[in-house]
Amino acid sequence: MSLQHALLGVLEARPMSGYDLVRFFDSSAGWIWAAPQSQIYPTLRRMERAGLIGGDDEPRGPRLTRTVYTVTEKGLEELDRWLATPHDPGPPRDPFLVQALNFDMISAEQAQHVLAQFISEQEKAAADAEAHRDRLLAKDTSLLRERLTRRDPADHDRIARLKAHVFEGIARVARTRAEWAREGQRLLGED
Amino acid sequence: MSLQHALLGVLEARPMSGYDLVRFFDSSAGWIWAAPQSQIYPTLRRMERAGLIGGDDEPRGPRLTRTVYTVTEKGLEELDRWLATPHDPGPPRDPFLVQALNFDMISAEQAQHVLAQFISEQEKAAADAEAHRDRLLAKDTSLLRERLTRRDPADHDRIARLKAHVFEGIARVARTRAEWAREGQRLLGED
DNA sequence: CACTACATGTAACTAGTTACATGATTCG
DNA sequence: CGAATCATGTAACTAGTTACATGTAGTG
Repeated sequence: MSLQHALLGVLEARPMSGYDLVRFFDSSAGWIWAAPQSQIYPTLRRMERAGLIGGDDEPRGPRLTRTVYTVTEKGLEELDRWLATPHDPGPPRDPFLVQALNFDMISAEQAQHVLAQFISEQEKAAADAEAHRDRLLAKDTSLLRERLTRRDPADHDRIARLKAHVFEGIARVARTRAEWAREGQRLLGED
Repeated sequence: MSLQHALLGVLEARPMSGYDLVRFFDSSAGWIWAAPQSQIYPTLRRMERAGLIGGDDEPRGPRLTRTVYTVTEKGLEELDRWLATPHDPGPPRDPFLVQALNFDMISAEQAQHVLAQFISEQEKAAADAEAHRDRLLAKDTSLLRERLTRRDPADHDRIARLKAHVFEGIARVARTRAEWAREGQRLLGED
């Protein structure tokens, strides 16, 4: 149930409506945790029932309202508890590895093609992560700026560096994978 | 539905019973794709209904039988088709990254501890993958040996190297992640 | 007035998890 | 004869996917 904790982490920076969160998880947060609209709305209501967040109905025009959710005391405690606990890594389940393990069953050309796709995906992911890392380092994302308004200014640089480091890690892993795949292409080309 | 393709890939090397597959996916194959017993049995029956595999009942004692599944012609075609197609990467969903992104919300000591756990997990995963890589290079796993009996001996080295390379990649990614986490520990320790 | 963005939902489905259930065979 | 291993299942659940559904408000 990490979606709940991802939502808590975002809402801690800035109270948001379901709609805001949907957009956020379709863009920036989507690099880390993907969640479709149909999952976010019910989850928010479950979290409200559980007392982790509180919904506040704001009028938007005469007939339309948006419900803005804020993390409650209980939600903060839960988030804190979860963040401070080491969790078991999920079971491995990467379809690409299943594919790669069976490259000997298809032609070298076909395998090269699959690897080529993989490489461009990974390079793209790395570039995106690096761009986001730089934006964070420059404190140039709206969520980070809002988050920092409630933090001691002396900590701002440190917080930005910590967040940026996460995307640095994502980028490095993607580059490592791309480099590995290029070696795989060379292996396939041999003899 | 990659479980189906993972099962096809294993059964192509050697026909097996559900029980054999359960044990296999609890050990070696578990590094790549995890699947519990309660998922494997129903999946096998669905695959049989779909004509991808064929079940053969072998007597084991007077009252007990085991059903040994073999990949059918149709199953081979499906596997071949799937292996030769580049697939979109699944949506990112790593709870650890959610945790790391919010390290600024817990104390440096707590974050250090979570990272320390992460590092030893990754080092262990890397060591396991490297060990398996070496076993494959030495053609020292029973499944690989069985698989090779149906391949041209001239290709044996190449096939072993290809499979080993997958585990080399897993190991490198794990080492990259561990190295990244150590940098994170240094970042947390600053100022 | 049409189009886009805002805002919130539901229904039906697949995949995966946790736990329970049952009996046969082999080995020490 | 008791324990481990062989062998196969089911039930109830959570998480996530895909598709559909509905109406409001702002902008050109």
